[in-house]
Amino acid sequence: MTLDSTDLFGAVIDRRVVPVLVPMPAAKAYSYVVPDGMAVEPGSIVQVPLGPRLVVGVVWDGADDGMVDPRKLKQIEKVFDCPPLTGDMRAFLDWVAAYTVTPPGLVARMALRAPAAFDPEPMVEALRLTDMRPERMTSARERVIAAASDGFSWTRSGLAHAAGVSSSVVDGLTAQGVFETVFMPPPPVVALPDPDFAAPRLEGAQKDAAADLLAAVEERRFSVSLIDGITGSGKTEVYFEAIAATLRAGKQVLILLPEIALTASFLERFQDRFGSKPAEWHSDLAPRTREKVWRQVTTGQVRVVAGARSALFLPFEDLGLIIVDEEHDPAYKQEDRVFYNARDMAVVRGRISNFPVVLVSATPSVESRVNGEMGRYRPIHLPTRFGDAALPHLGVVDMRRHPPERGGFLSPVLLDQVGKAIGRGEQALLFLNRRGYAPLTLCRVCGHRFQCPDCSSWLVEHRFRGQIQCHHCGYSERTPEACPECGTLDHLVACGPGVERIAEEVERHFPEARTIVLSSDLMGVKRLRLELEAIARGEADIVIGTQLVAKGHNFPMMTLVGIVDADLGLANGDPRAAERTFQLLSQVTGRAGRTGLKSLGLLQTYQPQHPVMQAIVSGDSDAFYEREINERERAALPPFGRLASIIVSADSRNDAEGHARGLRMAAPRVDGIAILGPAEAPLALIRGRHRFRLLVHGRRNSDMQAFVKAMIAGGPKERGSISVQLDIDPQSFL
DNA sequence: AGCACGCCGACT
DNA sequence: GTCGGCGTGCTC
Repeated sequence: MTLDSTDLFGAVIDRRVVPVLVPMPAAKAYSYVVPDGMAVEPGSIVQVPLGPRLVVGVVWDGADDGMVDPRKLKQIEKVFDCPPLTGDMRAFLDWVAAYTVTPPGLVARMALRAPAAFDPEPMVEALRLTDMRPERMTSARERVIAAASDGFSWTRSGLAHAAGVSSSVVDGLTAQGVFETVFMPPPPVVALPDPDFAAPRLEGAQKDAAADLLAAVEERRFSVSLIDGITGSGKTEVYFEAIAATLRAGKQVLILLPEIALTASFLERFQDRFGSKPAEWHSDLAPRTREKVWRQVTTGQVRVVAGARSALFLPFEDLGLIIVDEEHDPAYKQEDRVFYNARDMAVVRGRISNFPVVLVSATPSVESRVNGEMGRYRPIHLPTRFGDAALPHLGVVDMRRHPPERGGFLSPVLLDQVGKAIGRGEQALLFLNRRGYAPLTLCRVCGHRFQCPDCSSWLVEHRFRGQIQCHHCGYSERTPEACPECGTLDHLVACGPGVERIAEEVERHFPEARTIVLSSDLMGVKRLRLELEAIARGEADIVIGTQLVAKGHNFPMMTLVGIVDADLGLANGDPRAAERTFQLLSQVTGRAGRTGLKSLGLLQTYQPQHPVMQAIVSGDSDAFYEREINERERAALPPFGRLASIIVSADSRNDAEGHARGLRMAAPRVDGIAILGPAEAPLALIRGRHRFRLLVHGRRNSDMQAFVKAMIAGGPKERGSISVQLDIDPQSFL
């Protein structure tokens, strides 16, 4: 808008005022004055003064509402030389903000997560051969000149490397005028992918699925396809064809992967098909690389990004396809600051920009499955494995009939199969989704249980490190020798298994075997990649791992997978517990049987009749899904209702339950409230108090939105120790 | 979200 | 007497 104002000489001048989203939890955009001679438009990325500092903001849509005292208005400091956020991108950010009940500035900030990328990358210094030649020629100098004779410009170190000399040789030649310094645009972070580099010949079901998918993708408008295919059925090859088609049409592609830091093998497969790697985007990127990728995505130099959920907020120049691989994976949910599920927001982004979205999973989420059945998503089935990849034979071990020996956790049945597998020179994987040695430690004399002083959950013993740790808030201390309650020495007893304890049991039974424990707390991402490669080369016999062994790495010699405790995670109150267990166990057992060798998966369970076990063992999941869908529909859970979670911070569980009852009274249209233990509260929210999570579900969007907004507005003050944070699970928004 | 201001405990 | 904990409040 234009404001009338008066200058020093009493003349009326125009001040142009625009809304600017600043990275702050304000309900709406702030107003800033555009200085004379500055050109801004909606989407422009700008630097503005905010309180005592300068921040990055985005000029937003609409006119300024003139509600702020004109004397308070400050000027935009500068406009970055960078493509403005497109109208689609702004509409997307607005939508996410409204849907997740998050201040728009915080959502916009996710699109600007690249410290210094907003100005163009500086040109790089390069050397180009001139007509001058050195007075004295040496063989090193000849090699340098020969290498540089291709007519192109070279970087100093690149040229030295290419000629096999040290850079001082190049410097000497430069000093004599043989090279002149020129500036060239910075090199791309990745080479351009070639859609025709190694197009595979697809057969049978894969060919049909690819044709089906291409029909949807080549319409070049919004649709959601759900590729549902068992492990090893060739889902990746199929969606690579959709990527190729999109690249040929000149559009950019985004591939979302859960935990991309662990998926080196995916990048290689992509390179084999397209001749170059996609640009990566995840939290472990080096800041310089991050800036380059951000910049080159906005300018369109990067054509394909493979990224974690945050990549969804990259401001692509011209995005034309999103693939969400392993769409059921809980890692797509962000549970701090802005609460969102990247899978669902990907669908929204496709709808807003009118391009196709492809969801992929061997074990689709119940939501996606229902959306497929209702015709909102287009189901594409890949029912069979191809090549020599036989399915593993899967079975349960009924732990009531085959109990482990005293103090152990592995049944004789499983131990026998481990012995046989390593006896044949093959590998065995034992999966237990529990880090550390034991989940609970107590004193045999007085019954004292080690509990976290900050958040009330049990402290987990980590024997390799000699520590007891809280897995929820990060608290840790050295494992004491004496009971802190009664002072008795050496009477602490570990209850229940963790991977470290399983490793101990394995080593007792197979002292000769090479055993390795893979657990996220024992190694960083880099170290883990190396270990995974070593295992794939056959440098271990028995691998004992937590959840991270489930993610996209293939071990050709792995012919036995043992699930140490298939029941773990079934009884924690989460309405998605069974679904999650089914998905996780399918993924882990899918690690076996990718070779031509006969392979076996065994699930140790006390509930062999449980629908999850039945679905896994039979390989027929339809009955399981049907049951879950009916249950969800009855309880008004997604996708039939809406699910929000509220973190209640209270001094005791009793208080939390009291608050829950209070909330229920306050929200008559909410269908159900479940209280989950401290383990269910997201890590980021725990700050030294007892925290519980309430899962609240209701049938109608508007009811839940109203409820959640009221909770935020009512906030901690009026409700004593309740603090509200939410996590809204999307349902249908199509 | 940052960052400043402001009011009570252990230290040079 | 100051340094520093984090509770409260503000940013166009």
